[in-house]
Amino acid sequence: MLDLALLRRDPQRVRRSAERRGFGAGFVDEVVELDARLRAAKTATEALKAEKNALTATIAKAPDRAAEAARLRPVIATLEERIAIAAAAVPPLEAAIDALLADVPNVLDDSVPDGSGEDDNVLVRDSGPPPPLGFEAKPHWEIGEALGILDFERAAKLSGARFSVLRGPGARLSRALAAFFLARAQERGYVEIAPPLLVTPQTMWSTGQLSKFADAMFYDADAGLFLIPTAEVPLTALHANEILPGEALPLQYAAHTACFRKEAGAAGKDTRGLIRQHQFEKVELVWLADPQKSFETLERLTADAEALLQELELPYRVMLLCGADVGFNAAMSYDLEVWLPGQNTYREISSCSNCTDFQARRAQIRFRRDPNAKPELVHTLNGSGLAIGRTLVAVLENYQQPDGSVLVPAALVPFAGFETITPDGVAH
RNA sequence: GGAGAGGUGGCAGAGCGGUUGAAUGCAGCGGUCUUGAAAACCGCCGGCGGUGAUGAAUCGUCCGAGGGUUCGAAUCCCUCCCUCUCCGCCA
Repeated sequence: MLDLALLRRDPQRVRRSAERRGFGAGFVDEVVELDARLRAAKTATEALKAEKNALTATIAKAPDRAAEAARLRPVIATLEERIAIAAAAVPPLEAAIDALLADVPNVLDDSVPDGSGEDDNVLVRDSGPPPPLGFEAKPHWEIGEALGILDFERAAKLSGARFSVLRGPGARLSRALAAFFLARAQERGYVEIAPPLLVTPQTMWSTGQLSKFADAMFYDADAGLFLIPTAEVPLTALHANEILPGEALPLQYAAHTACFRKEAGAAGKDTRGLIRQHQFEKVELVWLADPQKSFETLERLTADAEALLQELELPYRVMLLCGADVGFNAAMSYDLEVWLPGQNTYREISSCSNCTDFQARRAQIRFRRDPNAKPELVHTLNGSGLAIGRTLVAVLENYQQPDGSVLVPAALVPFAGFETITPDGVAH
């Protein structure tokens, strides 16, 4: 949620950000106007209420309360009618402002480059040109099915399209990735959390998933609970409605969870393989940071995710997202893209974002810089460290051998407990 | 799912329907004292919003949430949520 005060103070900045996102800026003038009317209505209402409260107090102080009450009742009744009329103007104005603001994305940071789509994202750095395999690269689904460690047919039998079954060494490798990611996260100061995977609409709202993305999520109307599309939701909202002591910051959380997405708008896209599933696993990294340090924190978070790719020796690049590509909640984002030789392309494996105070305002996550200071909103950041399914894809495609076997990255061996999957699908 | 108890400020814990935004204690902050610290003593010490200069001041609002009764509700009534205890069920 945008800061109304910012909108009042610097509408030009909000307008420019919206335009750079390709989001209409018409809401700015509308909100500013509604806000002025809202404050006028509130001031009027509150003046009348103050009048009424003063009369009530005189009753309380009168020697004969009953007599005084009887005397003032008609006056108060008149006031009450005027209060009701004045107050009636407030909720519609609030609702109108909320409705306008609910779908407005965060204000972009000035350092975000202009652009109209992912082709305008800016390459920040990469791990060098991907080393050639020296033979015809196969896509991961062919590798995995040949080894008997990926089974999409049986997954479809069980659950329909966009599900997968991992078997034997495939399942073990996936579990090893999770353990590896969590171990590194812990070494870098993240506290591991095992959160609920089902959360309330309120929680979804607080981290910006509602109401814009409602149709992309699994929801049980009966229970009134959403399946999380990412652990960003419970991790970020963990301290909702809290005022943290200043020395508690920064807070770093990591969670390995399943994530659930309908991918409603993705029909026909990435229909093969593990890239786009209704259910996938991910280790998510979240920071609650001092607002003055959130942009350096974004560099740190990105480096933490990047280090995982380096250690796995997977070719990757870091992209700074352009204005049109930055997500709803974020002010600035880096995408980590891993090289997939089977598809001859880079694919997103982590998106690291500084959401500034946008989620914190919705979730009311605050802190006191000093014990007597006014509460301030924290800044929230999130990124995958990393997406497990997509990392498995990258390992299969980058570590495939001419004979159909797959090597396990050295860093992963201690977690997997094996070094290779031979062409017969056996782990050694 | 059934029965009972309870939800008040950072914590603990009071609160006859009427200057109660809320006693008291602890914690925190500022100060006195001290070479320093502790102790003692004094003062301050909730959130949100409006007016105002992001100051002083002032007003409104909030005692789990939402309604209701009343001139007036933390205090009475209704609904919901949550927590705890016991029983049942269960991975």
